[in-house]
Amino acid sequence: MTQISKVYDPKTVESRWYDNWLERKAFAGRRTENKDESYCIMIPPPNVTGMLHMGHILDNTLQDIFIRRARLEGKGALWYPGTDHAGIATQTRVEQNLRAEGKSKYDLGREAFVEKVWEFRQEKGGIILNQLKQLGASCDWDRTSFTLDPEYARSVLTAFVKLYERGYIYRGKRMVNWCPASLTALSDEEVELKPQKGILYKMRYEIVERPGQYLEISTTRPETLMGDTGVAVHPEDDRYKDLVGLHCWRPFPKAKIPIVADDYIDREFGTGVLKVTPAHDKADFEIGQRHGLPAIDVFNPDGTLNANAGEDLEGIDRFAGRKLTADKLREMGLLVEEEPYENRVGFSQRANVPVEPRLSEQWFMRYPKVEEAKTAVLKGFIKFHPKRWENVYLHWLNNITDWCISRQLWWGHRIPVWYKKGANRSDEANWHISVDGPPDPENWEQDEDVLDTWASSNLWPLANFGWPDPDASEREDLDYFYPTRVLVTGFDIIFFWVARMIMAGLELHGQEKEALTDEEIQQRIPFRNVYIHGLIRDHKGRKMSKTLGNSPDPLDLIEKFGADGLRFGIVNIAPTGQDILFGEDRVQMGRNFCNKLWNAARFRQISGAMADNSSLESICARLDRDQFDEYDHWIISRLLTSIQQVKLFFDDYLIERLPGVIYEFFWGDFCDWYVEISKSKLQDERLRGNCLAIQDLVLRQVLLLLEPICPHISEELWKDLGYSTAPGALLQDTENPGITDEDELRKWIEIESFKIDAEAAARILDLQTFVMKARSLKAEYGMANSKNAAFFYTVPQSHRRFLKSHATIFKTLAGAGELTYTESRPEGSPAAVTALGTLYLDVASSMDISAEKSRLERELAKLEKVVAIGENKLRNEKFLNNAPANIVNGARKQLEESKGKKDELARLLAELK
RNA sequence: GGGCUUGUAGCUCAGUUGGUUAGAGCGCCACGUUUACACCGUGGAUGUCGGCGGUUCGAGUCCGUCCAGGCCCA
Repeated sequence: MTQISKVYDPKTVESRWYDNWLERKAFAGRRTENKDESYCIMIPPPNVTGMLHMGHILDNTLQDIFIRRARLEGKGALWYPGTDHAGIATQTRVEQNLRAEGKSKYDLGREAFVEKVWEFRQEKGGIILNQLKQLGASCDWDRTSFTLDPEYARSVLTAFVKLYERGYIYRGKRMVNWCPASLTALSDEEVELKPQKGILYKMRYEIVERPGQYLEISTTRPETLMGDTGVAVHPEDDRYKDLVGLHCWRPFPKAKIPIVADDYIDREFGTGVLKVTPAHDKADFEIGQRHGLPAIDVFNPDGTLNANAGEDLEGIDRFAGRKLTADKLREMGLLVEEEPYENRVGFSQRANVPVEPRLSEQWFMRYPKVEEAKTAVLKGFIKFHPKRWENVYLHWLNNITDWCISRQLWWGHRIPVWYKKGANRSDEANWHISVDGPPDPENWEQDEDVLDTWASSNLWPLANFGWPDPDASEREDLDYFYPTRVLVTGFDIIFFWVARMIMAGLELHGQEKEALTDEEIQQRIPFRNVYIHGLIRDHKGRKMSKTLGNSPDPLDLIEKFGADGLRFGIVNIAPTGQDILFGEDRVQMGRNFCNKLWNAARFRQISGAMADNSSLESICARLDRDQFDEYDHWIISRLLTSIQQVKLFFDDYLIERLPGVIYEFFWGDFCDWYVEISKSKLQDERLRGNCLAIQDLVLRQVLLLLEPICPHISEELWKDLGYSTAPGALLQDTENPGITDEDELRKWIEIESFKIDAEAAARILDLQTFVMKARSLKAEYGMANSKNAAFFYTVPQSHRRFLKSHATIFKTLAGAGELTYTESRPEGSPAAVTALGTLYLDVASSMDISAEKSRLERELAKLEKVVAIGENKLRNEKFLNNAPANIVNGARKQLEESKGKKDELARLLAELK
């Protein structure tokens, strides 16, 4: 046991304990006998080259809270860490570095470039995991995994092959979202629609068969007109009915294109005529398919116009091309009108440039087990917290479209498909698809593309446990820990990851099966709970971003306030699934709380010799139940309530409520009242032992409740106050924590006929009010800090003994020298009316009568209102007949009390007149 | 357009199934170094609970509607 220092210094405490935990492998996943006790969390793998930001702090603090609580509860806890290779993000960063050297990836070639990325990963990879250690994250680091580890990669390729063989993966020429900056296809989920201000151009195309007659067409994208292969109108549009089947002239490159009729056309939009550019718009592509219109691609992959656009436009960027084509139309007299127009344009989420719909041959996945994925949530096998996110999940599944899984990148899992050299790649007959490749590789060439990152991270819970062929020890872990208990993540990746993991688990865990029973669904799902938290914004509600510079570096915050303070602060403001407005004052509050805890522990040490604290049993054995007074009953009763509240909040996944409960109990009840009361109790040899035992008990339980949130300081004080069960044992080794249920603790306290008196709380509240009124009187009369103010009281016989027996404590709490019973008001004394009776302050005849009058009048006015409300209520027969008895009785009691106080105030006022 | 969500003190937010005089932290004002803690203590001020209507004996809480924000999906 060491002396607790005067100042709480998070830095030394935190670094010391983290190393200690690591040395003892305190975070190693462990299995218990009973699978029901398994509690596994898979970390949402951060980008391998990423840096810790506030979002990670929140996400990982929450996970750490769950897993540490599970450890304390004796569950089979495992928090599985790792990182994601993050295809586009990582590759882009390395390309940027190369560009700084004046090189491109093509200069290096694929192999050398990938080598370079690995080097980069070697250098930067894992920084983020080390940063998590500073937060105190209790991951089982020995298991740290990476999505491009050879074994993991094998799982990914195996999944591809299996899904292909089962008919879920196919190759097709389709419209995809093309990112001209990253030069790759994207999935629909990676495209973000943003409102954009642009121009709606109205132009006219001459009708071939009717020279001099024109069709007016509205478009926001004139730069694609060179790829127009038709013009479409609604079949029932009387304006154009007679034109269907004719042709019009595409202005340049000049060509005859047919006028077709299609239901898709919106007659109300613009002129009701659509130029059809099958190569550059999803809807146009479908119209083109229906009418046999060719697709002419006028763009290069990087978004510049190509030769199909015509010599004068070739090589020009698409946005410059827009202006130039409009100019050309204007010169030709074909541009009718330009008006400002706002529409929604798809942007590449990663590169933040408008995506280009583009026809290309890609690998797609038809999602497996969609129905089962819905069932899993609808039947409650997987629960979202808060529940409302289930709607978002289900809505997405109900509108699901096939997933483009190939990416034109080099960094990632290369698609395990080989094509016969020189043969037609679109013909399945020329494919070889396997994990290990063809036996005669010289005759084949492998697909150049890699898989979408999410098509590998969706296997995270499976691949990390060795799927599809776990070795013996992995097998045991898979059997025990899968399905994992809870997934903690932000709502922004419900589609990207959560839903896809669920479907992957349902399809791939276990034998291939067409439809699944409920029981099979429950075995195959990757997790049973999804805890969704909000995104962190700055105090003005703006997204945190590098450009705004409003994103604090979490490591600076840890440096300044300590990891525990940061954790406490951030959890405290993490309302369920709402956005979180972050300000530094939140962290300050957490730090302050830690300091308060530190000093309360220090006070305990100073107050008296430490006795045997090594178990709940030994502390409770020191309770002197005969000496229990109201305060003791009250504080233990409050402790039991708080333990129960914490338990319920864990059960309901209301993690953000935990700091509040602990704060309120520990600071508001224990420090502000019980510790203050102790100051007088400790003087009394008879009460001293019991009082210290109660302090020891409360501190112990508070440390246990708090440890998941603030592990470092809890561990430190646990040791300093001697709670370790054996020399050097950690807090988490406690065999009898007494926090999982109030009864678990109660049974150690309530022995034989002794019971904790919950009613004591009400009497303590009255006494607290009495004390506060006394302090208030002192403050009003400028005696706030006098330690020996003299008080008199007039109370009914029924309360006289109660007050008398608490006089000593009253003096301590209120800073009073005397508390004397009196039959009538001492001359010139200001008064306060309480539920227990009337209190007078002796101000040595210096009472300011008019101030006193107005003070009492204010009080009186308040009470008159209360009394009026109460009287009306109790006069109302409907209330008396309909309201439950306890409410009616409560109202009666309150009215009686208020009336008494009111009368007393009136009397006091009359005396002043 | 569909869906979700928010509106309570200057700020950020609690407020359980409707039931005593609506709370906390921060900030503000006053006082203060007393057996831990100034990262502290004591006291104080501040609210048409977004508006309107309804249900009810009773509404911050339930319902309708309107206003103002935010998010997701078309």
